[in-house]
Amino acid sequence: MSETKTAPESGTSRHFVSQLIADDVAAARNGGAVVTRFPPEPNGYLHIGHAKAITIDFGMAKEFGGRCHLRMDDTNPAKESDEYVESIKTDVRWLGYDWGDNFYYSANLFEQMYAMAEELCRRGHAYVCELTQEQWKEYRGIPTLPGRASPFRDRTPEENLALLRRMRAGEFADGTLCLRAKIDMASPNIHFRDPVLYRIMRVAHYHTHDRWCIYPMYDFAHPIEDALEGITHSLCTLEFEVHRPLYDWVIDRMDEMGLLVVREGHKIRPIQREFARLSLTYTIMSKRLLLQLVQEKRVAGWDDPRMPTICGLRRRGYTPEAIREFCERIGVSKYNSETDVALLEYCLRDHLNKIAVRRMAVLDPVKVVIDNYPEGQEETFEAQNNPEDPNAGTHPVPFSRELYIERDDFMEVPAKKFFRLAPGQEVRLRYACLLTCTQVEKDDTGRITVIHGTYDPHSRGGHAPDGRKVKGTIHWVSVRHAQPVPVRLYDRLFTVPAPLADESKSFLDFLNPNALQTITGYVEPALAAAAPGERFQFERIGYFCADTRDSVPGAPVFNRTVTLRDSWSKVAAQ
RNA sequence: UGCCCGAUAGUGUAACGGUAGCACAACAGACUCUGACUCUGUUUGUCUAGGUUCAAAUCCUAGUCGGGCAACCA
Repeated sequence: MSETKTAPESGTSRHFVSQLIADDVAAARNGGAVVTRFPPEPNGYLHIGHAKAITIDFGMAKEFGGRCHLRMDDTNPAKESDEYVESIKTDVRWLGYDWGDNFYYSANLFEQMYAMAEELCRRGHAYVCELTQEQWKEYRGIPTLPGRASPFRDRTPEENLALLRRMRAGEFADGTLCLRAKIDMASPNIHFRDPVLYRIMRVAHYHTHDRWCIYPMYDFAHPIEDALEGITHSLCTLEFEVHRPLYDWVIDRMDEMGLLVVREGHKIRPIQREFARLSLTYTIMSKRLLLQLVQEKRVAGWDDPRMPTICGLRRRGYTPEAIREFCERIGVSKYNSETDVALLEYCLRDHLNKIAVRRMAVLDPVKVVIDNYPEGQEETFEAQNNPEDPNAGTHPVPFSRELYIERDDFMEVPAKKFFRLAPGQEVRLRYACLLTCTQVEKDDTGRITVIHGTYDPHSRGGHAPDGRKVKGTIHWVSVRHAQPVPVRLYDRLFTVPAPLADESKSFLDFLNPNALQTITGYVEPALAAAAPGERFQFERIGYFCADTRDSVPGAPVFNRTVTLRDSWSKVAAQ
């Protein structure tokens, strides 16, 4: 059947999930339909790892002309809430994916799941067990040793049915009884040793409220949800691989009961396939640990710009395009990989470079006085909004005798290959003019307080009148026109590439104390009107966005999204 | 000790029995009114051992290393 193998198209290649689906489509399995789903449990905020799954789930549907459902996998009311449901919808939409009318709650299927549980009892595939959890732990055995049968394993279907109904009716205390599948206590796969299907749990569900006191377990619920929604490919992460036989077992039982949906004459039988979850350097991806950071107030909340959550990245200034591009580039495989966060940052810079409007801001100012520029005079220069985009236009920047420049852009004793300002050295003030340093003033501690210089009146706009080469160009802001604004300099949340690698230490030990530094920056007037969420490149520094939470009209607060690449710092470091 | 899965440059990923590519990173250079962007070049790789084959990253066997599985979590 070599003709069913689709050759990679024009240099592009498919990852193994895509190949698998392509084979299914070619073989007209399920009538050639492709329906996927993204099924988060609403018990936390989505993070960059979910973005990978979302990209795969929605991406496969799009690639094969199918659809992707968004489903709240909410079978454990103890941890779930509407707050999370709303955040998930917002984040998936923001990432650019559309589930159309296909939004589901697992909880809406509780009645069907229960009906199937009863049918399992009738058919002798399930029984009500009274073993305590401690007893069961012993009965189940360990991976290397087979388990042994529960004394309740051979109840009659009638007994089981009656007990199950009483469980539902609330006649038993939480945790006293449970419904188990009757499969194989000797299976080398633990998940086949009569797994629990239903537990008693008197917890109000955020969606079904107090209608139920018994709730289905993931292994039972998930295949039912998939089958009833007509999912063809149930894609999930590697840790579910050993659950697959159980997934198939449930699907088989549904098939026997005639519960599989039929679409256009084809019985839809979902299959589960697994891929490696995303792991990123300098980042943790565990929902539990992220929750801990929030609860212990190590960060300001789920949307703290230091967090790898989608809302955190959004607030930091990431674009959905950059995140999607990243997810495309990392590929899909079954290898437990650790992706370098540098790739994410590359995708970010690459997109921001194309769309971010350029502005000048000085974050660590030192004053420059241009002694031959008339006191009281000012003028305006035109600065490009985005050299990468010819249609972006220009904007005016006011200039005067006193300016702020970056302290880093001056060296009293210049290092070799230092092209910026130094005594007797000429530099270009971006878009303005050429400036030569003449002398410096210092305070008692030797710290430079004012730099004096003279400008070339013929270099208007920054062009050398005689065509002489001026190697260095630096940014500046007119002191008189500068707007002081709060600027938050964000950096990696952790100081080491793998904060969880050392099991003898807590990941908290590796929190980066400098992951957030708040300073006052001096920005050009045009920046005062920045709208919340608006993204900029502060020339020669990095990409910033106006914070969506703390900015007020006329008084923006800026978050550093990511720095520009900086090859000088490497040279300077030696 | 049982079962399942995996292993290709520093990182991630392609090659589907027929010349080991690509991207990120690193390094060197060119260009530059952003030491950015862009461009050019360089370094570095098939876990090991057998076997099948004219030919193996690819198929088989064994081993090594890594990950997962013993919640009434998902």
